[in-house]
Amino acid sequence: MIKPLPTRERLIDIAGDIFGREGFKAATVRKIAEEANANIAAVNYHFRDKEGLYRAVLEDIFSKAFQRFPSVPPPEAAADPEKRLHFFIRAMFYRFLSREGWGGLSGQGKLIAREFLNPTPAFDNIVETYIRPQKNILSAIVSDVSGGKLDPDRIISCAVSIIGQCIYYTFAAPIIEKIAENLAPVEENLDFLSDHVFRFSLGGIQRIVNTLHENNGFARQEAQP
Amino acid sequence: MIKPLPTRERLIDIAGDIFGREGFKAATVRKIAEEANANIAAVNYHFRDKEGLYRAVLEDIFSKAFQRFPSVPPPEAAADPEKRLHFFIRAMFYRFLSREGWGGLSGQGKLIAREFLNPTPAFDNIVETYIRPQKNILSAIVSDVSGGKLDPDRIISCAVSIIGQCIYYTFAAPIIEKIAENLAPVEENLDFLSDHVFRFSLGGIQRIVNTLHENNGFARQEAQP
Amino acid sequence: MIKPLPTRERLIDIAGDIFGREGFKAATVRKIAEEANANIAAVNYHFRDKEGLYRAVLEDIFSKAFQRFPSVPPPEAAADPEKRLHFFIRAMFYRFLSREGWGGLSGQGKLIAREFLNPTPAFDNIVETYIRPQKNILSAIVSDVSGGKLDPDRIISCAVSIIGQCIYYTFAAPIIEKIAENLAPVEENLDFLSDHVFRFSLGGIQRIVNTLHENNGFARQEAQP
Amino acid sequence: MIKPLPTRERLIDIAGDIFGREGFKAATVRKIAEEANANIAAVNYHFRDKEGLYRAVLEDIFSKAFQRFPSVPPPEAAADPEKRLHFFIRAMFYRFLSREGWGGLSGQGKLIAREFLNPTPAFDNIVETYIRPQKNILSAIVSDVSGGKLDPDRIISCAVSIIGQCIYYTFAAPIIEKIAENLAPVEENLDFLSDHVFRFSLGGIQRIVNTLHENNGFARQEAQP
DNA sequence: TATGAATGAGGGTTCATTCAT
DNA sequence: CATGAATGAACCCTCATTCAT
Repeated sequence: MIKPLPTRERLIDIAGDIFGREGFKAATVRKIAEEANANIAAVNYHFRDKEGLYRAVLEDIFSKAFQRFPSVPPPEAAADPEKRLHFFIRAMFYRFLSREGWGGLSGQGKLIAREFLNPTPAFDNIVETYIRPQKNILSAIVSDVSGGKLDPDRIISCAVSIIGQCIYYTFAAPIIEKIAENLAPVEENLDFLSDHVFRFSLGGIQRIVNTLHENNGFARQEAQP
Repeated sequence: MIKPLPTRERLIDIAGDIFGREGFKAATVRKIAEEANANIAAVNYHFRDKEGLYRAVLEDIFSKAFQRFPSVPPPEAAADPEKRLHFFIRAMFYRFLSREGWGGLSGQGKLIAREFLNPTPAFDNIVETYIRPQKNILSAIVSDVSGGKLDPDRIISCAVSIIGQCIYYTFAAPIIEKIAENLAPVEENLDFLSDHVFRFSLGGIQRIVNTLHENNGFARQEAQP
Repeated sequence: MIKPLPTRERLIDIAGDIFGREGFKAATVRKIAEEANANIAAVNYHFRDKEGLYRAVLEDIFSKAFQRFPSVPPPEAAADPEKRLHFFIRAMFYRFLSREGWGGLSGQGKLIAREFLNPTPAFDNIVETYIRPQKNILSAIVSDVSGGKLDPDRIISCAVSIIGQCIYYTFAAPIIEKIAENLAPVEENLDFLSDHVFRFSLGGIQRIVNTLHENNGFARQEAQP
Repeated sequence: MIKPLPTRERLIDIAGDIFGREGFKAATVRKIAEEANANIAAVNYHFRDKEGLYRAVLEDIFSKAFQRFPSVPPPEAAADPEKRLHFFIRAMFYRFLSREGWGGLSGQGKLIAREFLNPTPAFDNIVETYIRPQKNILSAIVSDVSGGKLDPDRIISCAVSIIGQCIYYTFAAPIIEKIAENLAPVEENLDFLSDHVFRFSLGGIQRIVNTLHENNGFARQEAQP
């Protein structure tokens, strides 16, 4: 016999989904409480107010996601830079696009995308605790992959290019699936996608390394008035 | 003497900014009307309701953006595939990240990102009119750049990788700027960024071409429960 | 070739219908103007404001109704009291239930019923000009029919009983038709109805005359708590 | 010490009065809430929306009215048809014109009249539950009073004539009191009025019975163009 | 710990009306 | 005479929150 989750945790799970799908303002505590089979006042009781619930959701999402899908392989695994890059990318895909983490609910990934778009004060803490370390890990990987030939600015740019590809799938899945009709749904294709992004990014980094001496010799594109 | 914009157009400009920054639900017509120095009822008079205003904004943003920054160079310009790729990427950056289009307002780019995240019914029309043609243009460019060696699935994947990098800057600018402190603000760096994405993507495409024979020989990563 | 009615008159006709169907408050000048193919501002132009339009409608309805269906037969017709009663009753039915008066529109009758229910200030004038003379005419008829045996209170009571029957058909037609399914629609049955009310009322008056000596020997009915 | 009515019931009472006096559209929830010493949102909390409140009012009015003033005397009372008719008529008068039922409020009777004039969907249920049974009861009484000599059409017509007189007092009281100055106010005169209507109707029915052989030999009255 | 009643702020929308053209 | 743009008041309703139980 399965013991049902206590009210507090049911609220966090459901709220993560609804906040992600609809945004903080558009999501209503009434709907969250109803779908979680809880009383309306339960939100205020457990989390003080709507924002408190949101903060709890945010912390819960990141702690679970990084616990389940860490960014670096266990120490005994290979230290080969390219394999670390592949591992990192794959973890990004699974972290927010796999539904395993939240009992089949799928809004949580979108909630993260929303925070990138419009960071709330609650996100500051997340950035320092989770995001910045990620940047450092990925920067080190990129640096290693490039053979140490890239300056910090180029490293950051490459890192952003890599993360951009991953995140894009997370938050633009509805449009990607509409435009690229014959592509498999993003959620069912995580291995193929991470493999593609890995190769693409590897080529990208190497090209940046190989064209370091070229200047950005393009004139600024003018708008046609 | 400068003739002020009529109420209708002022509303569209301001609404594009506020809808973009705050989202459809969180944005209030009261605030939009106030900032546009218009009466609250003017929204309903000109656009029937809040949603009508939103639709008008969406159409306005895309028509202006693609008019000012087309995706293909004028016919007399070089047909060199790589130059066409560079032109395309640069247009993407300028389209939604440059503030020229909307009188210095900056929310419009975010509004597009929101539509990618949560397409509204009003976006269907935009997808068919503007987005899908873009996909076709970029697919042709990628195919040409690859020397015709890529199958449709790989072409799409590469196209998504390219667009993903561009869009990521559009919608994650706040976080990027917070994490990569010493990087110049995205909006003032469009030429450098488009040049970087161009080189990175060129390398990515070529790598995909060069590793076509390799299989995706990675086992699915398991979550650590 | 038929010349279309000028805007002012079209507004009056349409407004009479809509005011009658929906009530003064619920009726909107927008709808009235649209159905009359007139500009919204036309109401204010021709009638100063919504209330001015309403007053014009009220005056128009009564002047037309009593002009088309007077309450007394032409002088050369019989002066027989019973025939005058029958004539009076029939005129009441035709006045507001026949659609001839207003180009097929049917709301006007209801508008009168609304005024009985909730007289507006605009109705004061109508009462003095049209209603009170009716009361006097009917009182005289009832007095004659009774052979002069009734005191003023009884006369008034009988007059109210007669008018009540007629008006009831005017304002309760929807319910009557729903309850008495096999009765012909009120509007198509005016001759039968006026004949019935005539006979019924004649019997009523005579009964009142014949039981003048009886006192009202009924105890007040108590409510069961 | 008197315990005050709970919010929900206070709202129903006040709303019945205001809806009756002003009509559904013209009545505002603000005013209702204020007069009931309740918060505006209480209406939506208890009744979902304005229409829900209206439905509750309608149901409340009829259930109370018919509970307090049933249409048939208790079984032990006389089964004399004329007495049943008198009892029925008196109940009609007291039902909606006596202020006892609603704590001195007087709009409820008008609300019913409004429903006769313009039935709302909410009235369908009332018609079947309360009105139709009334018709059957009154039809049986009329049939008995006539000695079984009337066909269904005549019975219905007589029933409508009786009800018409009663309802007329309910909904036209303001005009009646203005025209018949020396008549006592309707609300203080219910016994006299019900006695009058009883006698008048008795005479009416008998006259209909006695003139069954006469045809409706009147030509349709023509309008004078 | 949990709940149903109640609340005040603020939301979008409708409306009659005005004014310049 | 007629019109389209614009306005401010008032409407119903939703919302997060509180409080007594």
